[in-house]
Amino acid sequence: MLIIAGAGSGKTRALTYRIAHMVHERKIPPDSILAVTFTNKAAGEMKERIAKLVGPLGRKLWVGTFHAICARILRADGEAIGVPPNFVIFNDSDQRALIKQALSVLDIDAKEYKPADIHFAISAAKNELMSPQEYRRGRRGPFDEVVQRVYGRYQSGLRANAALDFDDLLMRTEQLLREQKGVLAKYHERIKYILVDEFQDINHAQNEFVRLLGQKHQNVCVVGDDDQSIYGWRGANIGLILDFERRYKDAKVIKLEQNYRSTQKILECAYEIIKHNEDRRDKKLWTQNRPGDNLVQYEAVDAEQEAEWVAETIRTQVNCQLATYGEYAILYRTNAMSRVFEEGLMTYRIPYEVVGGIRFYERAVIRDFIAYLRVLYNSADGVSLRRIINVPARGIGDKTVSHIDRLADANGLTMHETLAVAAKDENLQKRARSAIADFAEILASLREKRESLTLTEFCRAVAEDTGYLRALENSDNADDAIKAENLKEFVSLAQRFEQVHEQSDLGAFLEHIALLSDLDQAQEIDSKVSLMTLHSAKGLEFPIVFMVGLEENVFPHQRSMGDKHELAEERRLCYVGITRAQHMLYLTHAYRRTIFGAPQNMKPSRFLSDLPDELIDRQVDLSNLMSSSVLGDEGERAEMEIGGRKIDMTQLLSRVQENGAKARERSTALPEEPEEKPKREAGKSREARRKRAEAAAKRAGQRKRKAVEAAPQSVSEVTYKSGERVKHTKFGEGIVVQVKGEGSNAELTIAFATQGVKRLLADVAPIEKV
DNA sequence: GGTTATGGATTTTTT
DNA sequence: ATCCATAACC
Repeated sequence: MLIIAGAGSGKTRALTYRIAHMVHERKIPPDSILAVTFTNKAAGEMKERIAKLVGPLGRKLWVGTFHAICARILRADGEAIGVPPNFVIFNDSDQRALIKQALSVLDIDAKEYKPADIHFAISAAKNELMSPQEYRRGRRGPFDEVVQRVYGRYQSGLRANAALDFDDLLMRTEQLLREQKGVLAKYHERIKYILVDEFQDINHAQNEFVRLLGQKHQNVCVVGDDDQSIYGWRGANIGLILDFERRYKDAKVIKLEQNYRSTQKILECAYEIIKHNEDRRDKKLWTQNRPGDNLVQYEAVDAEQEAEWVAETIRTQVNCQLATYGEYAILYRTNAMSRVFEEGLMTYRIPYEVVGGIRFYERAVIRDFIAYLRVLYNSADGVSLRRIINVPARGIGDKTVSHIDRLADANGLTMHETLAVAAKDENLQKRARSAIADFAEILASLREKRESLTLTEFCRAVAEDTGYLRALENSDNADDAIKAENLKEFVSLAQRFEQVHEQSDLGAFLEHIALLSDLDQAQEIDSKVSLMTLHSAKGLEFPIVFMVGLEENVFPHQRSMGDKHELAEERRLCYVGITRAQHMLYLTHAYRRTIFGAPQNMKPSRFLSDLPDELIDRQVDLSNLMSSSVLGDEGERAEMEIGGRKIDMTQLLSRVQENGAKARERSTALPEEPEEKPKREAGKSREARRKRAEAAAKRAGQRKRKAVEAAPQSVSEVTYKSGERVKHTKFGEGIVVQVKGEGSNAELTIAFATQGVKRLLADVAPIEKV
C-alpha cells in the first residue's frame, strides 16, 4: 500500500492506527511487524503513540530507524559476510580522519582533493550500493579516479579498524540479505509486515533493504509526500516512491488530502509556493479549519534587528497571554543562523531550546572519551586509539606515533598490538618507550576492569585512570574546567542509560550514542521557544512559526542556485516550513546579514514574492530606510521603492509616530541596569549557554556604551536620529533616514514628502525638528 | 615534545 | 567570527 499523505493530513496517525488495527482486530503478533523511520525522533514518537494505542503488547513491535535496525541485524548475523559482531560505528569525523589517512598513504594532496568532497562522493556511491570497483562505471575524471582509489583504501581502513560507517550499515545489510539466503529466510520468517514512514526520503540502499525483506510476504505499507522530499542531497530519490507502484503490482494507492493542522490562509500560501515545481503529483490540500489571520512579513535592516523583532513579538504576545513560549518555533535554513536569534531571545529573557546544532556528542572532550571507550571495546579501532594516544599529553607525539604506525605495518599488527612491540623498540627514545609502556599498561588494566564493573563504574574508572579528568581539573585553562564538567555529565549520562535500558553493556551504550546524536533533547520543551533548521522541523508542528532569513542566497541557499533540481528542493523545503504552522506564520528577512564575519547586502527571497499580496500583511519598519541601497531617488510623487514595492511617502509619514514610539520603547527596553543574565536551563550545553550569554551581555554592554557616546556632547547642539521628523524651510516635511557623522558635522539623508530624497548637512540646512 | 602564534578556509541540510 | 593546520618558539 502506498499512502500519499500531504502535510498535516495525519500521516503518523494513519500509520499508528493501522498498526493498532493489525494487532487488535487482525490478531497479528506484534513481533512480526517492522516499522521503519528516518529519524530517532520519529521512531520515538511512533513507539510512544503505538504504546498508547496497543498497550504493553506494543513493545514487542520492531520500530526504529533504518540505521538502527540494520545495525541490529548486522550484530546478530553479520559475521556470515565478515562483519565483526563488535564493530564500532564511525561517525563523520572518524570517517574524515580515515579519509585523510588514506590520502596521505596514497600521497594525494588533501588541498587539491578535499576530504569533505571525497567523503561525499564515497557516501553517495555507497547509497547507490556501489563498490570501489564499480565506482567508475561511466565516470572518468581525475577526481573520480582519486575517489575510487581512496574509496578502496578507505574500505580496507574500516575493515582494519573493525568499523562500519553509517552508509555501511545499509550497504552491508543489503549485501547480507542478498547473499545469504538462510539469513534472509530467517528474517522473512520473523518479519511479515513492513511499514515505512517518510518514504519520499528513501535512497537506493534503503529501498533495496525494504524490497528484500518484503519480497516474500508482499505486505509493505509506505507513507510519503513527494512535496516534502528534502533529502535529495543525501541520496534520496523521489523516483522510488513512483517506482513503488510498479514494483508491487497490486498496490493500493491512497491519497490523504485533507489537512487538519493549518489555517486556510497558511495552506493557500504553501500551495502558492509548491505549485511552481514541475514533476510533482498535482494535489491541493484542503481544510475545514478556519481561514485564520493573514501571514505577517517583516523586513529588517539587519539580522540583529530581525532577531530583536522576533523576540519582541514573542514576548509581547506571551505577556498578553496570547500564547506560551512552547508554542513558538523559529525556523532557519542553516544552523549558523541560530546564534543571532539566541542572542535576541536572551536579551528579552525568553527561554528557548536549540534543537540539533552543535551537539553534545560532537564536542572534542566527549569524542575523546568515547574514543577511549571504543578502544577498550574494540582494540582494532586504530582511529580512536590515535585520537587518544596522547590525550592527555603523555609524551607520545607525532613522531612517535608515526613510528608506531610503521611498526604496525611492518608486522601486520593492529596499532594497539604494536604498543607492546614499540615499548621495547630500541629505535625509540627511552622517554617515548616508557610513555608507551605506561599507556599500554593503563589500557590493559582498564580492559581487565571492564569485566567486573558496571557501565557507570567503568566510565568513571576510564575518566580517572587515564588521567584525563585530572588533567582537565588541574589545568588553569578556563575552558578545561568546562570540559571536566562535560566529562562528568557524560558519565552521568551513561548512568541514566544504564538505568533505562535492560541491555546496558558497553557495546549497547556505544551503539546507542553512535546512532542517537541528539539524545539531550529537552524534557520540558513545552515551556520554551524551539529553534531549529527547516530540515529538523520536518514532521513537527507548532502553533506559531517564524520562518527567518528569507533572503536570496540564504534561502534558497547559494549552493542550490543555478541547479533546477536543487532549487526545486529548496522550494519543497520552504513548503515544509510553511506547513509546520498551525495558527500563525511570520516571515522575516533582513537587508544586511553578517556571513563569514563580513556584512553582506541581502535581497528578499524569491519565495516571498510568490506569496499572494492579499494573504500577507507587510510590516515595514521605517528604519529600513537607513539602508541606502533601498532608497530610490523619486521625484514629486514621493514614492519610494522598498523591497520591490512602491511605498507612498504620505503613508510612510503617517507611520512615523508609531515608529518613533517603537524606537523609544526599544531604547528603554535595552539594558539600563547591568544585564541580569537570562535564566539558564539545566541539562544540555550549560556552558555553551553560559558562553553565549556572556557574549550577549558583552554586546549589550557595547551597545549601551555606543549609545552613551552618541549622546550630544554639548546641549546646545541639535542631533538627529533616523526616523525623526523634520521640517525644511523649502522642502517641507520629511523623515531622517540616515545619519552620517556626529553632531553638527553630520550629513543627513532626508526623505521629503514632496521633494524626494536629499542629502543635507545638519549645521547648514535650514531644518528643525517637528 | 609541548605550547602558542598565525594564516587560511569555512557553512547547507543528517543517519 | 571561528575553527583548524602549520610554523615558530619554549
